[in-house]
Amino acid sequence: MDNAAKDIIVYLVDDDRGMVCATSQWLSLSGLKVRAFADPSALIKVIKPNQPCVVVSDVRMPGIDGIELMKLIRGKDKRIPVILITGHGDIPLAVEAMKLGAFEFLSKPFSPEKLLDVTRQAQQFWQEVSDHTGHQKQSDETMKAVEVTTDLTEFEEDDTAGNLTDQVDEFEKDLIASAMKKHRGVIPKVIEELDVPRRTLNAKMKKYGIVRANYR
Amino acid sequence: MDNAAKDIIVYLVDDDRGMVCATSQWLSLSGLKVRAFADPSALIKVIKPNQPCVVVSDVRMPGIDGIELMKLIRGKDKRIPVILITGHGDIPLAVEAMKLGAFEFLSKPFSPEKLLDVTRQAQQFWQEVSDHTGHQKQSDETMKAVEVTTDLTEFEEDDTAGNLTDQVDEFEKDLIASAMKKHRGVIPKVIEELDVPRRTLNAKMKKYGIVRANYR
DNA sequence: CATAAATGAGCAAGTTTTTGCCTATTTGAT
DNA sequence: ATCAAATAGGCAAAAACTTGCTCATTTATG
Repeated sequence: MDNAAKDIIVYLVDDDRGMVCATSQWLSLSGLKVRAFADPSALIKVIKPNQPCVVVSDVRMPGIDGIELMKLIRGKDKRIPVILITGHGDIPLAVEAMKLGAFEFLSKPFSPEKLLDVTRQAQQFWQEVSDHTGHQKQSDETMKAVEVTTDLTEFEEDDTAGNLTDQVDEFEKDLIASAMKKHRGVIPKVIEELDVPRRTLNAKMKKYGIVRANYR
Repeated sequence: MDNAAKDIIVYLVDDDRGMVCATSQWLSLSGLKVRAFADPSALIKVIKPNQPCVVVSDVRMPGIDGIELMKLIRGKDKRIPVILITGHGDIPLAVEAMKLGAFEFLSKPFSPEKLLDVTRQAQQFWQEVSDHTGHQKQSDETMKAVEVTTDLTEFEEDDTAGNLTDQVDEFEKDLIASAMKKHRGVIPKVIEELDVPRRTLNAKMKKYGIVRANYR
């Protein structure tokens, strides 16, 4: 909204090229300053205290998971809003993230508008912080102030989950995709984790259009 | 732990008889004072401000959903810890609940030990509150104080989800069970919501051991 | 360059699942 | 009591899924 808020840089983290590209483009085209990272550790090196920014990150990445990343970021500056994105329904993870003070926790698929909206709220957050005063150690309290902004109605609406089979398939797809991502597309590892015959995994990947190449 | 904490009553809410019985028994046997409700609205009438208690509730119930219930409870006394239990992977719901300040959000299946542990933490919470002082309007801040108590490691551990098929089946089962609960076991409604042929639903229910009688 | 590991698929027999058509009970409401 | 709606299953043909064998390429690795 304010010029100032819009200038707050958005750090995007996701080892999935496709995701990063699509997302960063969308946000950029919407006028936000975006900087993408495929490697979480790279981001950590860049972040500095007292330097307003917003982090948008996937929760599942080869090295660190979103929770770890969040802890590291909070180590730099507790006020940095972290928006996490998840592919599969890992409730405990979501709950944990919220406890640690994640700004928002989106599950795929979500509309780009939603992400943009949330990201802007996160930027806006810094505005309010600086309004109150420079920078005290108002850790979680400050975060709280903004969260209310998200309106609940949205959730009710797109609850139009759909057909049983579709939901189940979607779940299975995510499960596989998640394992693929976790193991950087190394099939044997995925097979081990999911405990499924190779031929079957092959079939399912084909069925769901999961291409190994995107996870290497 | 302390005698005082142990005496704080635990209100259990779940329209599922089986669930209520099992849970309340477990907690009772562990020495906690438990009072079960099948109807959320009944609980609301019982709760009074400045009267320490802990609420353990399912998120999906015919009339109200867990979120609504939580809002009502917070309307009575913001300090009451609310522990929500969910059957299926509704992340947005979990996130929303945490934002509203849920004390914990457990997803089935969870070990009874886990629930007991969390419930005790919730009771303990009141101890700390009263230590600090009577009752200011320390809304979420106070909650924050305790959450850290939950150790993260647990989540990593029992992440031993298992076999792909099992996970998927578990998901499908929850999906159906959830719909059954939502519609109080009225098959046509479930069929409509899940958009699945009756005969197929029949088959799946049999497969997963879902019995209509338990949802009426 | 040579060898082992990793991939992707075609085949096809063996299983499961899906579902429409029917019939027999139950339940609820009038 | 009576009629419609709701339930439960049996059957069985059709469709979908699973998965071990094999083979042809690609990729690492030393």
